[in-house]
Amino acid sequence: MTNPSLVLPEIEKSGKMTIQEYAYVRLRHALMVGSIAPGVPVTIRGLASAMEISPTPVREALRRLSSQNALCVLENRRIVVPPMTAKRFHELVSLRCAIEIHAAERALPYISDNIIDRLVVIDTIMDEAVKAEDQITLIIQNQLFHGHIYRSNRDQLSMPMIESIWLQLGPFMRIALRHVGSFYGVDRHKEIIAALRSRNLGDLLKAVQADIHDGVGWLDNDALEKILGPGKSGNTDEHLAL
Amino acid sequence: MTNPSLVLPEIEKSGKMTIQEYAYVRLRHALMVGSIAPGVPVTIRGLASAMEISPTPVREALRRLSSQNALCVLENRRIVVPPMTAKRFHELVSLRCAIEIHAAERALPYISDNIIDRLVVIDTIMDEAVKAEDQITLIIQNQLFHGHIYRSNRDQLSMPMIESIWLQLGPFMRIALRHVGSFYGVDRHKEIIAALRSRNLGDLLKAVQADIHDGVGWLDNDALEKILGPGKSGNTDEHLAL
DNA sequence: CCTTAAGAAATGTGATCACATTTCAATAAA
DNA sequence: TTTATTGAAATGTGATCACATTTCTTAAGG
Repeated sequence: MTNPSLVLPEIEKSGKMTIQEYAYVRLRHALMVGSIAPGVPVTIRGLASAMEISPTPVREALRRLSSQNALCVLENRRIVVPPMTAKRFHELVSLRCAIEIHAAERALPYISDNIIDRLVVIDTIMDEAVKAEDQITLIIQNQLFHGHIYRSNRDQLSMPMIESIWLQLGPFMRIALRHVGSFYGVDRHKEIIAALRSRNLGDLLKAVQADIHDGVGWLDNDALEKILGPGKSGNTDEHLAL
Repeated sequence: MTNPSLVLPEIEKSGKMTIQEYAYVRLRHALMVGSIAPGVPVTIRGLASAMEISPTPVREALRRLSSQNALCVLENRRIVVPPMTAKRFHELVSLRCAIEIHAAERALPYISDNIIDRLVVIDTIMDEAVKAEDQITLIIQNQLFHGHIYRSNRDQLSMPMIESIWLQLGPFMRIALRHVGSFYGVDRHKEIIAALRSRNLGDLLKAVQADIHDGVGWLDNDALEKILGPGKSGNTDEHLAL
């Protein structure tokens, strides 16, 4: 039978949406908020019956997610959520910094007051989510916050890559959050907003970098090893065990 | 009937390769070397019959390429090679610089003498390709050159993104090359190799940036507008007409 | 108790079919 | 000549089926 432990959060299904896109969006969201843990086997038929659709659109959705490195196709052709390692985690964060700094710099000339107003609204929502300890809202709104900035540059081409990184970080962050109470002790978003208001490039890039770092910075090497390698704690290449 | 103008260069078909992967690799290669021009309609059945396979694996291959932004899914669900614009081109080059500089920096600690030797061999092949005006070999070997450096860091995660950019640049470069005799007047690869030999980070990043810039730098705004907008030359947003 | 072997179940893959929509082309009207 | 219109062809989509491979389970043997 199908895997009963596989829960896919419902999503709004737009009318014009193809079933393949529905499957993609739903799976994507599930990965983004960490509903599917690393190591859990992801089967075509399992997902198909879970979403009550045929295998065909699921296969296409899985190909899309695999191409974004949100899923990993093994040699046996089985598909899994890629296990996290300490090295991979650091590469991910470093790459996220590099690309988002680039995106922020390219977006700054297009930042309007309307956009800043919207960012303030998102930031307020996030403040409330912090109090309510609503981590899923936190993840989603944080991505909206950053995406809203970078997408101001309408010719920007980095968003797909940034989203790919978010997708790779997602499944792990959810688990990491279980080991720590919360995150975002310092609110760097207000610094980002201030830098945008003054149109100060240097401040903006510093704030973005600080925000990304703070979002994962509480995961020092010790914490990482504790989460990643319950067995052999010395090996940072250990796969993430559940 | 199928589109007879659609020529897909043959590729070597490994034994363990699934048909879907074969379709993906072949299409990918065709895009990379510019065999499929922007604006050309890419149909599932057309590709399937061109490659003498069924539509199913073609669909999956197209999803993969769309996810890498090598193809573009229109609202009519039709798939096309994304048209180039001047702005998009500049964003692409800028993004390529940002990511490849990051990748180079992260790769430097892993560069061994063996790797440098291999780079020298590739560079030699490229020198010969320049003389022979073999542009396809030039494109392929240039990618091998850069990829060999970045992949030295075995935990690196930026290659898929770099390849995505190459894939987006590919179809356009082929057309641009028709308007210019050749490229690579100055050989920045030797500067890259020298920087790698001395393990000098600053020199390496400068050389990489210069190489990327030189690879497209001869396309100044005038040349771009000439290629992109044969009609309204003033509008840099014009789509690339064939 | 552990290992091994065989049968059963599950899985990925690719082809084919049906259906709705879109695109194209030929014809008719202005 | 140009513009509508109408029927045919083409196209994307999703479901289903068959087949080969893999994985899991069960039972026998040590």
